[in-house]
Amino acid sequence: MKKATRFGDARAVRMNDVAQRANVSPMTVSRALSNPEMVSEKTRDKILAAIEQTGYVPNRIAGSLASNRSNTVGLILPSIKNSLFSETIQAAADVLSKKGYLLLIADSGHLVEEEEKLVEAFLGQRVSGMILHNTEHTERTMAMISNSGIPVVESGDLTSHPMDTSVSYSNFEASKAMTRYLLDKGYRRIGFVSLLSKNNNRACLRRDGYLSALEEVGVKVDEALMIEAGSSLEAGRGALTKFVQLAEKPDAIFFAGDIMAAGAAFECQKLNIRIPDDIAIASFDDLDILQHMSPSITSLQIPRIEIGHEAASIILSRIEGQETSAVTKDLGFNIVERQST
Amino acid sequence: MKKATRFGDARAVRMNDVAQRANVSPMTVSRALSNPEMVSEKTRDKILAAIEQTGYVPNRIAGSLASNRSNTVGLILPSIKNSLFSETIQAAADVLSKKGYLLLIADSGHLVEEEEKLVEAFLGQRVSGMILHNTEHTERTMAMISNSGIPVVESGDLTSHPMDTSVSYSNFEASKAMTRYLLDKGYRRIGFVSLLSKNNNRACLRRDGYLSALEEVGVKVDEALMIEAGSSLEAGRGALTKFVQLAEKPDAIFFAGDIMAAGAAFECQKLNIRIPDDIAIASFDDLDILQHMSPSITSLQIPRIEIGHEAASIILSRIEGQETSAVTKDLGFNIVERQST
DNA sequence: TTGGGTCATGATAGCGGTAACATTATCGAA
DNA sequence: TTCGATAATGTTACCGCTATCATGACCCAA
Repeated sequence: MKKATRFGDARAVRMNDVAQRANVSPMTVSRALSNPEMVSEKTRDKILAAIEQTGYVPNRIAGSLASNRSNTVGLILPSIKNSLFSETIQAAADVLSKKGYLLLIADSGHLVEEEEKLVEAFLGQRVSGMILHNTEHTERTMAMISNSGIPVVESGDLTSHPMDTSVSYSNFEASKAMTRYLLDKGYRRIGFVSLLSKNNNRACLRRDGYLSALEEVGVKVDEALMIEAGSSLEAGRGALTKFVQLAEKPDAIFFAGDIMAAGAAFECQKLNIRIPDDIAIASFDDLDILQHMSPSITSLQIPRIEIGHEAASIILSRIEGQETSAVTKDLGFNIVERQST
Repeated sequence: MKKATRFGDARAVRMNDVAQRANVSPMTVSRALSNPEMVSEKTRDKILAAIEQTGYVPNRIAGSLASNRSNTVGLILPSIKNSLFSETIQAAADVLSKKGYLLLIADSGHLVEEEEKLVEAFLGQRVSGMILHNTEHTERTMAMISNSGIPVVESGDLTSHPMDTSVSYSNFEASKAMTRYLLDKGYRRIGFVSLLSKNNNRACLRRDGYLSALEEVGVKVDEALMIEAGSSLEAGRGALTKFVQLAEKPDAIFFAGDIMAAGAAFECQKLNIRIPDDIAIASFDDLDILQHMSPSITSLQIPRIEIGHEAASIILSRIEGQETSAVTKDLGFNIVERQST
């Protein structure tokens, strides 16, 4: 009994109730809410008063079903936990909420199969659009999306075969540019610390960028200088430790992800290794802390906020039918040179 | 025309289409999906085959409307950008998605009026439950929630007057405990760097905890030792700078939020101030980097993952009607003593 | 044989809105 | 005065599912 009285029996106020109280038809209430200018001022006031009195909250579920439109947009990230994404999420949420859209968010754990399930769940919710922070998908994912006809923005990397629209920067080019920068500075034994490449296409692209730069300049690749590590401070320290134990130490290390560079820098402090004199350090993502450390750390600035902002804006204009052509938008990147190189 | 062919005309496959293809009634399809054990194996196979062939994706909007249940839960944060929350979000999302629920997320920007709008929007979506990372609300917010009858978990602080259920730790007690810890260590001039207290109840509670500890021990409060700062590395450096310029410098500083302590530590390195010999440093949130810095920094460990996990679990069990009584769950906190104090 | 239980499936009537069309009131121009 | 345009509102028929009750098939005990 307690249970029965607690939930679900709060018979919600319906549009009909509001209509009766205001002495109009439900349709007029509907119009007063979605197209106020179609309703006379007098009627509108009556209706608004009735809404106020009853505490009516429109049922968007019913509205969506009837109108075949929803006011939700889905966002799938490889990992929510990764704080790098939080600015992107916020930027997207801000843009969307300004237009009355809500953001559904989910986490694929870097697995395309999981992404497939989530895409299906989102389509089940009839989201008006989706943002996928990932450019690799299962066949079925792509089929479902193309079938649904909703606008989709892919992000995380510039892909040559976007399903629809792509908003990002090029991991390959960014990584290559940073490697080139180090080479141009005169470093020749450049260590490369990759993110775990399993299930992570972006990690591979960054590695390829590194290799490509070396090749262009004619520097021979030394396998001993390439290692993989998880994205944590701990892993960064570990990577540094490995490198300094080599017989032929690197003169620079490029950390291709996250906060590993910071971890390495901390370890250097501990081991009394001077940056950049003994070893130079460069990082991929421009985390806030990199510029505050002593020495500050050279890194690639990625337009994280712009990505969220642009992705959401494009989705919106596609939903509203303004923009119809799929585009690929390169938001670029920046090398921020600091004391560590 | 382009527009017309691009979106919205992809007449979706309906349950009816599947039913016809499988030679059963729509109701049987519905059952095959939600209560498979109620349908004979033979029929089920036919139906699943038909679903596969048609690429049917059930319309949850229609389902929710008909069943008066939704599979979404709403989460409102003061700020998504604040990476401290990302672990909480992920934990909640994980728990929910395991049970087929999707997470709607939004950002109030620390404003209760904005929260009110979001709560209304969520209720419009007929979310099955809500998690509010905040314990202060407008009258109308509380009215709407209590009216809706859905389970709500408040978080961010333990409140004595929860609307429903509350899952958190006590900001006051945590702050007080850390201050006590510093006092017990013998520090007497303890600086306090607060988060911006405007629109931020938690910031005030932390300050009160600090004051309460001082009072208990009989240490006189020095206004000059209390400052407010935004939550950034930059602000932390600024705070430190101010403190060391005082005629009577503090012997310890307690940073009541975020990454300010790290910023201060960086600044100390630069100014050659020794931690903890010249000045001790303690921090509120236990960010990863605090333990990796040299010296490592004493901080309060907050159960962020547990909060997300618990909040979502409670919502789920409330939805499913198992748990009906509102509870207040104190997840506690931990002082992690490190080199900086 | 027959009545009543069980299991699988079907028919019907909404859920609470909105699209599309119908209706009525109002008013100026012919 | 009368008609057609325009503005404001109402009527009807769904949107795509599920709750609920009804039906039919089948089996076994009496």
